Amino acid sequence: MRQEDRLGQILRKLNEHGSVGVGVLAAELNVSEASVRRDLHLLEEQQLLTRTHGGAVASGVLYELPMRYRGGQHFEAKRAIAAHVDTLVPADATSVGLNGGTTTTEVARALVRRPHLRIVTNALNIASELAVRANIELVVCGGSARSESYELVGPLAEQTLANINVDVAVLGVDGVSPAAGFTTHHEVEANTNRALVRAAERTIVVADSSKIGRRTFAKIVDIAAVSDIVTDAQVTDADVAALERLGPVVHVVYTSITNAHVY
Amino acid sequence: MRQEDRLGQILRKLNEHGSVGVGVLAAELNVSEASVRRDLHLLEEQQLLTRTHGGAVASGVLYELPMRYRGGQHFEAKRAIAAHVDTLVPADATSVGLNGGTTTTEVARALVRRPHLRIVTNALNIASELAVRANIELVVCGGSARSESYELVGPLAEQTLANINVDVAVLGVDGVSPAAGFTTHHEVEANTNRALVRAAERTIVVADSSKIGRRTFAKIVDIAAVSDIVTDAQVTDADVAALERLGPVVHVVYTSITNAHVY
DNA sequence: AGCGTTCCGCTCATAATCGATCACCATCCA
DNA sequence: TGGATGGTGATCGATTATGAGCGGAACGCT
Repeated sequence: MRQEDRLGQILRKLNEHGSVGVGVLAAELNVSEASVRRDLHLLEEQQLLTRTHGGAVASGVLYELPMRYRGGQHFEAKRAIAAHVDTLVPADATSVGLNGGTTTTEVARALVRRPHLRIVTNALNIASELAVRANIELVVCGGSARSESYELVGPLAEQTLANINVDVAVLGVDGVSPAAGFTTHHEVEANTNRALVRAAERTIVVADSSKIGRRTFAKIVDIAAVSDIVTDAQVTDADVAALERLGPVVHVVYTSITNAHVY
Repeated sequence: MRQEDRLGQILRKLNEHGSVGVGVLAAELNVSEASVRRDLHLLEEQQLLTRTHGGAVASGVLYELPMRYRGGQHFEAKRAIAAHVDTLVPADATSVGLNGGTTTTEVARALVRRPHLRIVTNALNIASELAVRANIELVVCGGSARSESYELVGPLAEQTLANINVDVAVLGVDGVSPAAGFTTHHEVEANTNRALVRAAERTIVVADSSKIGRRTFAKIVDIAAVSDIVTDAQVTDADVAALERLGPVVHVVYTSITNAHVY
């Protein structure tokens, strides 16, 4: 096991149990106690934990570890959804807005292949990935960063978005329900996402099938406010019908496992 | 298998697992480890991943990796400067502003050790590193991203900064000249940096000695506009005297090479 | 407080990995 | 055909990570 994996494992364990022991870690990670101590020292220097005799305890509130650790779920579906969104965005679109999330990150990766595009986003991870692309004109919202979602939210973000217009917004959400509309886990995030929808002429929602029918805490907009919903084939026909009655076109994407070779 | 395909495979694997190992990749792709390293190097240059000893992790990592991977010129000096800036920022400061640059990135890494702090920045790389810290309240400017410096600049950034006040701004610059003031290579960047200085009650400029006496394209502010300049010991006494005559205190930091072993 | 045990930090030797360089081979184009 | 170009694998000195050993500090028990 390599060092960076160990650091992740230690943090994860700390997150679950609140404390860890040097001996236990050494056994679980198959390394010497000396190495465990080195790792703990490394993490302590960054305030990610507090050393104790014989181990370490979590320092402060350690939130759910972001993106990097939950990339795997529904991966193929998200990628297929992203590829389809790429076809929905007109070739002559000049600006696209993206909020945060693993699916929208995949959309960003798909859009990057276009010869030229202006991308507006409030997601830090997307911004970092796109910043080096010469063919992408990247605009980032201001705002406060949420460590859970890597999104920039709050009044500053909304103020930025109020001065911007995009051709298409691609919106990742946590829940899609005919009755409750599009929802997310966090209220401030919902506000910012709503600002993004307002800035867009047309909105495409991306949501893998696990989100369909679910309602989470904060409402972003009604189902009728968007033009398209893209999801994967695990969705039920009844859900599709219920959503389409409210206005948007629902695109169901079939995952073709074989078709790899997409960066 | 062609190189293009390998790059795709590596990125794909990185997305799913968060990290990859050189040996594993070499075996899976049926190429030598030398080629894998070349591929990883290629991808690292595009900021698509971060190299580690024995492999690579997805970029935008959660925590600071062992220091060898943060090479670059004058690295020791930058690190020493950052440590000194940490002592200059009062312990009870509630908010610190940072612009982009390698030195300010080091400052951010030093400040992260404080129990609680609000950090305002227009640098994407700094934002990515700080986003997960529970003890840091991170505020990011809006704006257009410059791929060269990873900074968010332009009217949107300035508008954001106009609504913000910070106790201390730590400003990285490209040139420090008694006659020309603090300068940077890019005009729009200079404007945004000026906005950051305006938002701050007090400004500390960080500049390793290679920048002292140099003047680059666009002026940010006069020497007199800042309270402190932190640089390393390669600076000449004459330069220090000339700068101090204009107002700011010049702190000369001595790099203690021996004092290595900082994890 | 005294004492034994455990744990820590430090140093050193070893093993693994890295970056640079070189020769080799396939492909492309004149 | 023949040179140029670019990718590949191997080699070598240098760097980094690891595990073990040792003196000293912290902890728990009496």
